[in-house]
Amino acid sequence: MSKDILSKVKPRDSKHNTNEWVYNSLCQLILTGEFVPGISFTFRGIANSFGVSTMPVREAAKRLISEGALDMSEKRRITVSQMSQSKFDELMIARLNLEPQLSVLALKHIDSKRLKLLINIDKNLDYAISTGNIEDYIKYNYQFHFGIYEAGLSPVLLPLVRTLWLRFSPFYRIVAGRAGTQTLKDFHHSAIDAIIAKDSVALEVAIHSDILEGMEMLNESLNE
Amino acid sequence: MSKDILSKVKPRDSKHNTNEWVYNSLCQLILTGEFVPGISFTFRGIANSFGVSTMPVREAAKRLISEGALDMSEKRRITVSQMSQSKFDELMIARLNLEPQLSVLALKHIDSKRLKLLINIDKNLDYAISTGNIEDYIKYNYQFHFGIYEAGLSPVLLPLVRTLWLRFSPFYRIVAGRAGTQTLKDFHHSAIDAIIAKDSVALEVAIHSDILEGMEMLNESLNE
DNA sequence: GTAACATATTTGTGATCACAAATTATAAAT
DNA sequence: ATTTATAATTTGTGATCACAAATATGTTAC
Repeated sequence: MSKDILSKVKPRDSKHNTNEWVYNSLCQLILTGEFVPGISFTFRGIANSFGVSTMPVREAAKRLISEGALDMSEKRRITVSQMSQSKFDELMIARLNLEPQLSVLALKHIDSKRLKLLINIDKNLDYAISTGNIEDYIKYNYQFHFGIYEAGLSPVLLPLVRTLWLRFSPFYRIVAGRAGTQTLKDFHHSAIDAIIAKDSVALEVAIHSDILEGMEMLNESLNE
Repeated sequence: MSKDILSKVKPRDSKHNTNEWVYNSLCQLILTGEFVPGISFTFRGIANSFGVSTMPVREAAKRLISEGALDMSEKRRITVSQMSQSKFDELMIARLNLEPQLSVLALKHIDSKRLKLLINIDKNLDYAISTGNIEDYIKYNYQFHFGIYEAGLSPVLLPLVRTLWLRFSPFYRIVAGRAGTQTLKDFHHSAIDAIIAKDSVALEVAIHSDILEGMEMLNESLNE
């Protein structure tokens, strides 16, 4: 792992201790597709990149391993977990069953300020889609979904759903070469409409459809 | 934490390294209700009880903290996470949406040997219910559900559901003083019938009903 | 050139250490 | 007896060390 990882990561915050900083940084790198499946790391290598000892890296990486985002199966090497069809199918099941419910729980906590934020994110998302910028698409898609989900501060479902995203996000990179992102925006718009109307059923449907579409796109790319 | 924890835990296996042994042991203690909400530990205390250094305890406990089973909120003390109504409601949502699906995925992998095992577990469960033995009820109820779930080796849903059980299991102890366990056995029987008939819809309904009933019992106890 | 063997390096694991921050125990004062 | 100030202890965190196992590197033999 190269030294310039630090430039792709939020600077160290005094609010978080070292292992939290490393954990959040690794999450960010995974969620933005910076960690491509296949490349492998070592504790010492990551530690050198962050300029810390192996100790906080061990805690952060071990946590991500237990969350299924990283793997240490291959002897003494840490890698982004490989995807399989059964993993993918189960991720789909979990997302379809949890995220619509989570968005309904969050709906009542979405105030006008957050709504404005979501509309703005969606605008950026539309632009990323129209220009085919997959990196921005990944980033704003994440921000849009969790902009909704985080409104409710759900103590159980929110962390659960976060681990699901850690598992499939690295594979968005595979979609980069394809031009199938044009049809995705409708569901975000109908989600916003549902939030404005405070219509929980419509929001549930919109999130459900969005997941279905996005995951189907991923599935096609995985099987090519 | 007292030294006699070792007697309540599986002896160390050469297949697992130290931190896995500690993690599995802590899981067992949590799932069997040995760790009651409220009591608090320290890394060094647990390490002394297990006769190991703080290192593997840190890894095991930190993992359980990230899984929501343990808490370190109160300054420098590790405790079994407190339950709240919103946590409970979300656990219910997650269980009802994941476990029936997980059992359907597992159904096709349940062979006659496993079916016999489930029937035997259910017999022990019936006896525990009739004698009001809450400890055995907790143990065999876990074995019954995961006896089904584990058949499919689901790489995503199974670990996810395990973390849900880690979160609510400690609170079964609160039910100990009540006599409301008599009505639970029917759903296990209908689950077994569904497995024999290879009827996935019936299995889904049985698991759903069982969760609903068990969690409702827990919810009443939490609110008394 | 290639396979077989020996050597050197790197790896994760578990233990230990240093240390600041927090907790608890002790003593003093009213 | 209760509060307040001070000292002693304990805590999690991050760094470092020892070590066996695994990997990589070099060397020899055919």
